[in-house]
Formats: sequence, C-alpha cells, structure tokens
Amino acid sequence: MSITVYNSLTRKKEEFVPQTEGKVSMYVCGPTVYALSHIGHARSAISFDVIYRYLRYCGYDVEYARNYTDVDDKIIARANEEGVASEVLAERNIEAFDADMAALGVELPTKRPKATETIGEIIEVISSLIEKGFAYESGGDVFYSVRKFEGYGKLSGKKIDELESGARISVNEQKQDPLDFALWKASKPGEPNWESPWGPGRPGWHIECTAMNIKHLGATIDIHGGGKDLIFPHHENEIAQSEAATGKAPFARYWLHNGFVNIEKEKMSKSIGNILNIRDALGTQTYEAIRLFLLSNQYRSPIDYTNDSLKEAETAVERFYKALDRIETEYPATVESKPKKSALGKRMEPILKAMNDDFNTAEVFGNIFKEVTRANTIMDAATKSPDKRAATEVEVTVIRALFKEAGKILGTLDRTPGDYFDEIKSGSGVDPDEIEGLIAERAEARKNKDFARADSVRDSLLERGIVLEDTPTGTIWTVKQ
RNA sequence: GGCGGCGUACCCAAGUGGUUAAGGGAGCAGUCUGCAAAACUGCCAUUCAGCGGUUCGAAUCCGCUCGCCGCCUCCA
Repeated sequence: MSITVYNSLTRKKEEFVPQTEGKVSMYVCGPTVYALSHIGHARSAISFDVIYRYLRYCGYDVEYARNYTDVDDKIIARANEEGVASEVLAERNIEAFDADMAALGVELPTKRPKATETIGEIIEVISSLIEKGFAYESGGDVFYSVRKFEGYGKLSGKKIDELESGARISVNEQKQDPLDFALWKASKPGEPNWESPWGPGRPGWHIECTAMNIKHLGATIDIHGGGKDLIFPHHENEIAQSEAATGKAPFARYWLHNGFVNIEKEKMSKSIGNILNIRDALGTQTYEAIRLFLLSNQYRSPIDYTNDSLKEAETAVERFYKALDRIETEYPATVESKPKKSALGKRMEPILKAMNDDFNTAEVFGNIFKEVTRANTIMDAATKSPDKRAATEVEVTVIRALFKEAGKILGTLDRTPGDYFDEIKSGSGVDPDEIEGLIAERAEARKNKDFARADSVRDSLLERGIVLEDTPTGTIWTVKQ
C-alpha cells in the first residue's frame, strides 16, 4: 500500500515516493516568534505532526526540520513596543511555543533550527545568488530579481505581469522592479545586525528558510509544508531562491498546505481581536479534544472553531475513554496480553487505507468510533451471556490494541483513561474526597431504600456539574463541562 | 479583475463512478435501572445547492446558474 498526497505544486493527488527509499526529508515553516502562538499555529503543527508520526509508523526514517524565524520586522517592532531586546522577546516566545507544542502532544521535530543560527549560510546563499545574476546589491540591501527566475509563479499559479499590474505592491526606489523582494536588509540603528559583504544588516523574510533547508536537509527535499497563506509569496520565493542558488529543481518534491482556522465563522485577526492563543484553548479543553476536533476535518479544508464544536469533541473523547476504561476494567487481561498480529492487522486495514489517502484522519475517527460501539455491544452481550466472555476477551484485546495503534498515529486518545479523567476532575476544581464522601452517604441511603435522600444528593451534585453513574462495580463520577 | 477552493441530515463531517451515503454531537422511542446516568437497539439524507449533459450507472465526471470562502499585502 502506498501513500497518496495532494501536491499543491501539481494541484493533484500523487503517489508519495521519497527520493531515497526508506528515507523522508521534510521541512515545515515554523512560527515567526513575535507573540504567543494561536490555534492556527496549532493546526499547522498538529497536521504535520500526524504526517510525521504516520511516515515513521510506515517505517520511514524521517528527517524533519521545523524552524523558528527569530529575526524579522515584526519581532523588532514588538520588542521596541515592549522595550526589550528583540533577542529576548524571540527567546521568550520560542520557549512559550515549545511549551504549547508539548502541551498539545506535538512531537519534537528532529531538527529545530533558528534563523539567527544560520546567518553564515544565509550570507553564502545570497552571495551565490548575486554571483549567478539572480540578485543585486543596492545601497546595503540585496534584492532578488524575480524576472530572472524562469519558473516564478509555478507554485501559486501567478503570472509576473499580472502581479505587476496589481497596484498594491509598494514602490521602493532601491528596487529595480517593484516585484523584487529583499534577501538582505541594511540595518537601521538599534536593530539586530550581522556583518556581511554588503555592510551590517539582517536577512529578509524568505531567505532563512532556503538556507536552513539546504543546510539541514539538502538541495532537494521530499516534503515542504506550511499554512496555505504561505504559498504566496513565501513559498514561491523560497523556490526561486533555492532552485536558483543550488541549480537543482525541484527544491521540494511535494508541497503540502494546511487550511485556516476560523473563529466563530470569522478569520482570526488582530483587528477583530479574536485571536485564540493555544494556552487559552488548553485552559477550557483537553489536548485530546483539540486534536480530535482539528483532525476531524481534512487538513487542507478551512475549519470553524466554535465553543460548541469543541464541547462536542470533548464529549466524543469522553465516550472513547469510557469504552477503553470499561474494556480494561471488565477484561483486565487485555492490558497485558497481545492480540494475534493477523487479527490486529485486519482491523487496522481501514485505518491505514484512510491515512494513505492524503492523511484522511476524519475517516480514521469514523473507524475508531465504530470499534467503540462494537466493543460496548459485545461486552453488553457477554454480560448477559457469560459463555461469550472468552470470545469477547479475544475481541476486545484486538480493539484495545487498535486504539493504542491509532493513538500513536493521531497523538490523541493516547493516554490511559485514568490520566484523562484525572485531568478533567482536577481541572474542575472540585474536591474528590468530598465527592467520595457524598457518594458513600448516598450509597448508605440507597441501601436503606431512602431514595428521596439518595436522589437529593445526586441532584445537588448534578447542579455542580458532577454526574453519577451506578455501575455493577460501584458508583463512579464524572465532571460535565 | 487573476488564481484556488467549498456547498452532503437539525449542527459538525467522511465519502469524489457501481452493494443499504461513514463517524461525532443534538433529538425522539425502547432495553437496562428503585429512578437516573452510562451503554445498547431502533428512528432521524430514496438523497448529496439548483438546472442541464456524459454514462448501462454520478453526491462523485463535464457545462451553466446561485450562494459562500481563501490568496493576490504581513499572516499558520
């Protein structure tokens, strides 16, 4: 079975064949660290995290680089507003980003280069572009001459002449052509700067990705990812820089782009003031629910983040963990025993088939929840007819193993039920001892057939969002969000 | 204006040429329960924005119409 991916460059699904058998090189544009990361960064990171996880699951040796752009106009502007050095601001936001990613269950890429650690390579690439006639120096700045690169526009489908007629490009006297973009910017007083053949300055926006790609992954990489908005101009310019500098095409063999996250049907933007930071989102729901929600949509489609849809996702996560908890409680042997490989393989087939089709995680969840229903159904049947217990144990062993496999791929539904429910309970701020005490009181009342008293305990707990469930093995409680 | 995309049930959403159109949430009814909750069962799109066309056969391909969105400027 092979993986099929939608390639933005060709605008169609293609079979994924890495340039070196068994190995994959992948680069994803990371954040420009001028502020806290928002839910859109989370979507990009999680989408490519799942791709990274799945490629390794399929046995590939994956070199995965995700950069930090830590020198940039916005960082400088923000640092000036706050009255701190731009290095300090950048470092602080890198730490925050790393913490957010960890909280979302995003695995660490194999490489996490910073632009400021790549200045030497950036200068080399720019020098080579000047030598080859693709770039020119002008008053301490260096610009890329867009018209010199024949394939300009091939990723975004734009034509240079049409871009030219668009009046929105600012005119800069230093440029030979308004479409040319900066590779190197001469520094103004007080700005971070590095020595270069063109005087002190700093890199332009697109060149750092080219340099980091070449340095860490080589002239031609397998997968290049990022948000859809980066297609133009960022990725278009990366192609122009990289292919011109190395003389090798394609720069990236497969271009993958994730869709945007809207908030309550509106685009996130500073002017609307509806930017949802990752840490705020994590304050109201678990990482499992956030990931399940984001991965319930095809990664290329836009997605609408609403309070209701996140609540629904959390309910679905709860349903999953309840079933897993029931399997492990009623069939404790499943925790230790392993299913037959062939049986698990057969059950995994639809999930792998979905993943192989451009990482269709939504369909994977469909399969997981089908298995949830099936597990509950056969366990119900075995409770009624104990002679079915042995066969049921074999089946739920397979299902539990399937859940674990899927959890590894998706990075959600991958904890123990205990850990999940503990987080929900501790996040609610209620005192477990108090609840347990009330449950004991209610149990006593029920034993004495004092149902009025038992129900009043239950009702008062329900008002606080605590739901009691009487099971054969005792009363359990959960917190409703 | 140029380029790209979307429109599937009450809501979210998968399915992109061929058995009964996944799954989640909500709702209704039943089983279970002291009553609940949870779980299970059944019901909930003869139909996929509309209209034409191609085909033995289309939600899936083509054309047109309507509606919505993104990019073209910093942006994940």
